[in-house]
This record gives sequence, C-alpha cells and structure tokens, in this order.
Amino acid sequence: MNRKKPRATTYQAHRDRQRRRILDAAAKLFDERGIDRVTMAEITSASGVQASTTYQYFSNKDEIVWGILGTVMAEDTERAKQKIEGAATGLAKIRALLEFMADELSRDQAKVRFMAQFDAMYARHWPAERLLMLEAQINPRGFKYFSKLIREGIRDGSLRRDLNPEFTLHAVMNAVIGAQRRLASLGNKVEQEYGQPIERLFRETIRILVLGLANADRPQASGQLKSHNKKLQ
Amino acid sequence: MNRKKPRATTYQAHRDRQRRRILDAAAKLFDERGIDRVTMAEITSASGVQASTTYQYFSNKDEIVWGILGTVMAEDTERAKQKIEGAATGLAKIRALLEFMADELSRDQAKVRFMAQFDAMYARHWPAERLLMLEAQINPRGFKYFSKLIREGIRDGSLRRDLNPEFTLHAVMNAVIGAQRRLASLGNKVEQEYGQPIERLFRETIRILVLGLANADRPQASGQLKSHNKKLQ
Amino acid sequence: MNRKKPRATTYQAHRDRQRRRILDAAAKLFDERGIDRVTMAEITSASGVQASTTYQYFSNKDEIVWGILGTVMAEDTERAKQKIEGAATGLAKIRALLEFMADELSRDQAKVRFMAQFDAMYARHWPAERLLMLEAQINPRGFKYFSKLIREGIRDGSLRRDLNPEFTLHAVMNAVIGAQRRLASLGNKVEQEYGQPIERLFRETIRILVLGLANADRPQASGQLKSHNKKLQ
Amino acid sequence: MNRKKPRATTYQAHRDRQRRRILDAAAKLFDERGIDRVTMAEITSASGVQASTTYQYFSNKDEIVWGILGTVMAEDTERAKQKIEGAATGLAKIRALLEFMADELSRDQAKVRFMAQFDAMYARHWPAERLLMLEAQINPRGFKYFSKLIREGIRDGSLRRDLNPEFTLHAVMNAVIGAQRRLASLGNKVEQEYGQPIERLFRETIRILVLGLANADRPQASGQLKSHNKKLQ
DNA sequence: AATGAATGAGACTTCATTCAT
DNA sequence: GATGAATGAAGTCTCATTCAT
Repeated sequence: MNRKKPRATTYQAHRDRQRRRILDAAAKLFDERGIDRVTMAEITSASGVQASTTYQYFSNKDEIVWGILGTVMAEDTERAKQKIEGAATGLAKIRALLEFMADELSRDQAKVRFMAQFDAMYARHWPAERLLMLEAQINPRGFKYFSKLIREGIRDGSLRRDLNPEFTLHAVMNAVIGAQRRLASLGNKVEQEYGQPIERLFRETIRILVLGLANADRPQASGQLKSHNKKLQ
Repeated sequence: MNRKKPRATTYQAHRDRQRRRILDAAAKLFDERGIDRVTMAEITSASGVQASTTYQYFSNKDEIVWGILGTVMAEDTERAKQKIEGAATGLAKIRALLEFMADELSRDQAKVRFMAQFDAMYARHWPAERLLMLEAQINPRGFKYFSKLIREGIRDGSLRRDLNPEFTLHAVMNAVIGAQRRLASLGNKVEQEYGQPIERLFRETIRILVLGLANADRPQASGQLKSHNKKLQ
Repeated sequence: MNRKKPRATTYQAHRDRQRRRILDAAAKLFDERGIDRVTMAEITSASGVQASTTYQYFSNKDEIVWGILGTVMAEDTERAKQKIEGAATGLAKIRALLEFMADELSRDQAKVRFMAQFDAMYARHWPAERLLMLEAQINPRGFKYFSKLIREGIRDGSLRRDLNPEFTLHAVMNAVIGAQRRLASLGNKVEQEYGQPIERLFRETIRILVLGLANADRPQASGQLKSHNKKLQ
Repeated sequence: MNRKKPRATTYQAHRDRQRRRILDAAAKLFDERGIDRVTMAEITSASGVQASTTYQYFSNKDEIVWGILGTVMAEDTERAKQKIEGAATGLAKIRALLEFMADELSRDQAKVRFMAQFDAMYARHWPAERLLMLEAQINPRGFKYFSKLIREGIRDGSLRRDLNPEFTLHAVMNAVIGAQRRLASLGNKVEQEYGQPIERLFRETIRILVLGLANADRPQASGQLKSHNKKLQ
C-alpha cells in the first residue's frame, strides 16, 4: 500500500507508538493477572486505545502475546551479545552468559515472568514454526554456539575435559533459564520461604554450575567464584 | 460409565471414587490444553459426571486445581523419602534427591507439566497460606532439612567446604525443579532443538550440579558422575 | 445419556415446547426483517427464553434456520400427500399438486416467504448433503414421482403426448414454486402494481400451465380450468 | 491499481470509472456470498478503492445495492426491446419476451441471482417509491403493455380467446421470472437433482406456458414449440 | 446423591461510518 | 479527491454456577 510514503515518517511513527503502547499495557496486565485472565477490554482501557482500534494493530489476542515475545527476545539477544563480548576464555564467556541471566532477573523481573508463562502455557500448544523463527533471532547461530563455547573452553583449559560439547551447555542453560523463571514467577513467595533475596539464590545457582564446569586442576582467576564467603577461605 | 457402582459398599467409598474420577479427568485436560482453557463442561463430560454433580464434590474450578496439587504433592513426598533413605553421605543424599527428580520426569511428565503451570500461572496469585500448608506436607521439616543436608555433607567430607548451609541447596533445588519443569513443558520442542532426549539433558544438569557441590579434594565413590564418557577417564 | 428416562415424558415434552417456542419466534422475525438482519438477541427476547438458553437448543443461528426449514418441509409433505390422494387421472393429480401450492400461498404466506429467502440466500451456500437429506423427506420417492405422474397422464390420455417424463413436470414445478415464492415475497407490492390479489394471479398461472399440459384433443372434465371467465365461453 | 489514471481526461470520466469499479466489485461479491454478508471492507479491497473513498461515491451500502439494481434494469430493458421488436403476432411477441428471459439466464446467471436476492430479501422492505421509479424504467409503458399484448394476440388469432388481458400475462411473467430466478439461485443444486441443465428446464417451462396461451384451434408457425421431441410428432 | 434446565455476566470480534489531513 | 486512523454500537457465543426436582 504505502505507495508514495508521503508522510511515511509521521504515519509510521504514529503506528509504532500506538503499537508499543498496546504492547506495554498488555505486558503489564499479563504479568499482573496471567495471560489468559486478561481481557481485551482491559488491555484496551489500560492502553488508552479503543477496543476496536486495538484490532487495527493486532488481529487478535494471541498476536499481542507474540508481539511481546518478539520484543523481549530481540532486546535480550542484543544485551546478551554485548555482555559476552570481551570475555577471554570459554569459561569466562559462559560465566558472562550466566551473569547476563542474573542481570535480567534483577533488571526486569516482570519480563522474565512473562517468559515463564509463555514456557508453561503456550510454548507447547502454539505453532512450532513461528517459535522457531523467533528463536532463530535470539540465538542466531543456533545451538551450535553452545557447542563451540564448550570446545573453546576445553581447548583453552578453562573447562573440565569430560564435558560433552553436544549438550552439556544446553543442559546448563536449560537449568539456568528454568531457575531464573521460577524465581521470577514465585517472587516474594520464594523470598519468604527461602529467607533470601532471589538474586542471591540465583547467583549461588550460577556459582555451583560454574564450579561444576570449571577445570578443577587449574585455578580460575576470579576468586569470587570460588567462594561466596570470605571467612571460609 | 460404570453406572452400576458394583462395589459401592459405603457412601464414602463411592464419593472417593467420584472425586478421583473428576480429578483425573481434569488433570488430563489441564495438561492437554492449559488450566485456564479447560471448561467445567469439558471436565464434566470427560469424567462422565454431570456438571451439576461436580459441584457436589468441588465448590468451584479452583478447588479442582488445589485438589490435583494436593494429590501430586502427597505422592511426591512419599516417593522422595523412600529414595533418599539409605544414602550414606550428605552428598549421596543430595544426589538421591536429584535423581528422584529425574525419575519423576521420566515417569510422569504430565504431572511435572502440571506443576510447571502452577508455578508460572497460579503460585503468585493464590492465597499464600494455603500454599504453605501444602508445602509443609511435601517437605515436612521445611527447608531446614536442606540446611541439615549441607552441614552433614561438609562434616563427612563429601561436600565442598565453602557451601552455605542456609541457601546453597535451596538454590540448587530451585534450579533442578526449574530445569525439570521447563523440560517437561517444552517437551518435544526441546528434543527437536537440542537434539537430545530430555531425560539425558536433565541428567547432565544433575551431573554438573553435583560436580559443583562435591568436595574436589576427595574422590567420590560413584565414578559415573565424574564423566558421562568412559573414554575420557 | 437418558439412562433411565425417569421423567422422560416430562423433560422431553418441555424441551419440545421450548424448541417450538424459539422456532416460532424466529420464523416470525425472519419473515418480518430478513434472516440475516435478525439477531439472536431479538429471537431471544421474542421467544421469552434467555439468550444463553437458546444455545442449549440450537448451537447457532444457522441451526435455527435449518430447524424452521425442517418443520416447514415436514408439514408441507404431509399436506401435499393428502391433497393429491384421490385424484383420478395423471392430470388431475398434477392439478391437485398445483392447487396445493395455491392453498399454501393463501394459508401461510409468511411460510412461503421464508422458503423464498432460503432459496435466494442460503440454498446455494449451504452444505448440499444436508439439503438433500431434507428434500428426501419432502419428496420421499424423489423426483421419480414427477416422471411417474407424466407417464400416468399420457397413458390415461389426460396429458399431451409430447411431454417428456424426464423433466417436463420438473420444469413446471420449478415455475410454480418460483411463482409462488415471488408472489409471497413481493406481497402487496405486486398487488399494487398488478392490480390483482396475488392468489388470483397465482391461480391464473396454474390455469395456463394446466392448459399447456393437458391433452387438447380430449375435453377435460373440470370446466373451471377452461376459463376464468364464464362470459367468454 | 491503475494509479496513473492514464486517460482521465475529465473529472467526470474518472468518477464514472471509479463508480463502475465499485459497483462491479460489489456485484460479484453480493453474488458469491449474499448481499447482507458482504462487508464494506470487502467491497473496498476488491475494488482497489479505499473504504473511505467509497463513501465519496455512495453514501452507504444500500446505495450500492440500488446502484447495481439500476444498472441491471437499464441494460435488461434495452435488450428486451430489441428482442421483441420485429415479432409479428401477439403470441410471437410474448414468445420473444420469454425467450429473452431464457437468454439472460444463459448469458449472465450472476445477474439473475442478484435479482433473486433482491426480490426475496429487499423488495418488501425497501421504500416502495424508489422501486416504482426504477420499474417505470424497465417497463416504461407499465403493465399496460402486457394487457396490450394479450389483446393484440386475441385479435390476430394467435392467442386463446379466454385469456384475460388484465392479468393473464402478468401471471405468466411472474411465473417466468420466478422460475428463472429460482433456477439461477439454486444453480447446480438443481442440475444435480433434476438431472438437466437449467437452460433446458427453463425452456421447457416456456414451452408449456406458450402452449397454454396459444390458440389451439389455429396451428402455430414454430414447430419446435409444439414438441421437444421430433419422434413424437 | 444426581441431574436437566436455566442464566447473568461477560468475552472476543466485526463493521459501517466519520474525520482530519 | 483520496486515505489512514479511529470508534461506538452491536453481534455471536461461552461459561461457571444455581436451582428445582
């Protein structure tokens, strides 16, 4: 349609702003009340846009969910890349990746909770192709990158030699993502029961996993990973 | 279906059977389609009990969810106890606990998925007291038991000495539960992408965690935890 | 379900009454305002049944249309049979059939209009199988009966000999039905423009058709068919 | 589509082209899906004109229906005149008129179906005056022309003498129009059931009607009307 | 204890039309 | 003259739950 794009900037900018407004309102509500329990009417009134107008941006509620998902994934990918960049050894890169997960948990718990809902409720039932497309975004080199990191770490001596490049890091990442999302979902319930802020629990998880991956024969540089507790050293 | 009530010796026996029938039908549907997307009418027709009859057993839909949750937790607690019993060192007990999680993943994936849904969608929004009551069941000595295990392991030399009894095992269990539920939820999507059966991935997660917890100075008994790959040994 | 049918009569009678009430209200509205322009809410309030209750009898609006169609056809079939019964010659039977159409036009114009709407709007777009099932009702011996009537009339000398048993009566009936429904649809518009009551126009149509079918060599018994106008004879 | 307006010499020419484009798109859709089930958005996108632009040509959806109706009627009138012109006797003129109806059925079934919808759904509910204005077009001398034809035929001996000039032809035309529109509406449904192409059925209808009208005492010129079947003669 | 019937309160979505640019 | 955006008003249908039997 955009034949002449006469005021393309104007129109497009406006559309983008509206779209974002709807997405933001929806994300907030999804987090507060659960995706399936949020109605279009609520999104509508929270975003300040009329119900019928919303349908000019998203053809149904599911599309809004996909919209949020896409946004989240795109942002995450970008941030993760920057964090890993600059790490020297394979282990350092992995540690950076895990720390990125911790940062996200601190920075935007609601976002992590949204992803948790998505995993638990939708991932299994929604069209696989679409999910794959999105995942190609977040992890452009696919899971091959995980394999590469392990090989790199074994080569440079930072990782245990008995790790399996084909799936060890996949398994670790699944655990980290699972842990992160569970902590975000249970939120203060966990804090009450475990008596610790969730960030602290999550960092301990990471510490143990890194200890399990690291080459024990060679002392690692970062002492803070060896112990959380100076008195014990 | 079973209209003849063959052995309905007592009213109580009959009621128990009906209750269980409803619960089973609901659990199956919740897993297949997502808790919020299952209607009473569906539960009704799947269980062979009339909709209005259902209300004589559960006062509303939420009560059915709680009912399933209670059943699942009670069963799990029992099985976990048996598994841990008999392990010698602190590390062995922890390892048994983790292996119990792996067993459950293999044995009843649908059940694990149900718990995943519960974590992601309900736990945060539902009355905390009720949740605490239930959790007191599954883990009767509360999280103090986790602390005790760590102390025991440090004392008997099977665990690293720098672990924090107050929360290391809490963190590890959270990761294991998160990993388990995520694998169950994503099911074959993960298998497609990671190229591994989910049980294998899960066991690798456990291996790494145990390596991270174990006292590296003292060789552990079970060689299979040292490596998944005999050639490397 | 009806396992024991304890009060089968009661329940069933009630259901039948409700069903009929909805159907009647809908038929009236469909005629007054056009099928597509009638809303469920209107049917609901006209029938005195709640909207949601209506859905316990008909799963959607289309089903109501089919319901009316079925009722109309069943009634018509019955009445047509009685009318034809007793006619002696082939021509007499055909004439009886056509007069049946005239009777219906006088008796229940709204019903005929409903059929007209159905022909014009739905017949083409709706599942053919379902239509065929219904039509098997109204014309149980199928269109073979039309062929039979022509053959019978040729044999007994009441019909022209050059009629084609395979489709002459089909063609005539289509014209009669089309004429009948058009008159009912246009109603008083036609009366204004043609200056005649629609029944009179319709009977003239029938007269001409019968004259076209009748064997001209043999004088027919019923004089009134020869002319509408005694003075002219 | 045609954005360049190549030969839009005048504004009027452009407007006419746009108007026609909208009308054509609408007519096609009305036929395919039923007038009431077509939305402005569909007309819009089928015609390549923006929804809001459509309102610069037609003030609402009904105006589009009237627009089509007017076009159809104007064309028909013209063609009918040419067909009748040149016929010698009253009967020959009537026959020409009926054959014109058959031609239209073969030539543009969609158009006939549109008229059928109009009859069944709208004619009764729409402002009568407007309809009368349009009909004054198609039949400029009004229904008086029908009366005139009958009188002419009785005088020249081609028609039966007992026909009533005031309404016999009105009745016949109503039947022919009804038959024609019903065949167009039911389309291939009829062909399946009646086992004949609709044109053939329609021509048989005409044949019978003409036989009913013709003066049986005087042999008519066109033998093919006497029989569809040479062997029988 | 079991159940058929009923229903109020919404849920999502559609659509003709208006208006500012 | 053309159009993108917006929207109020409705429309169809669903569902958890209640109640009389």
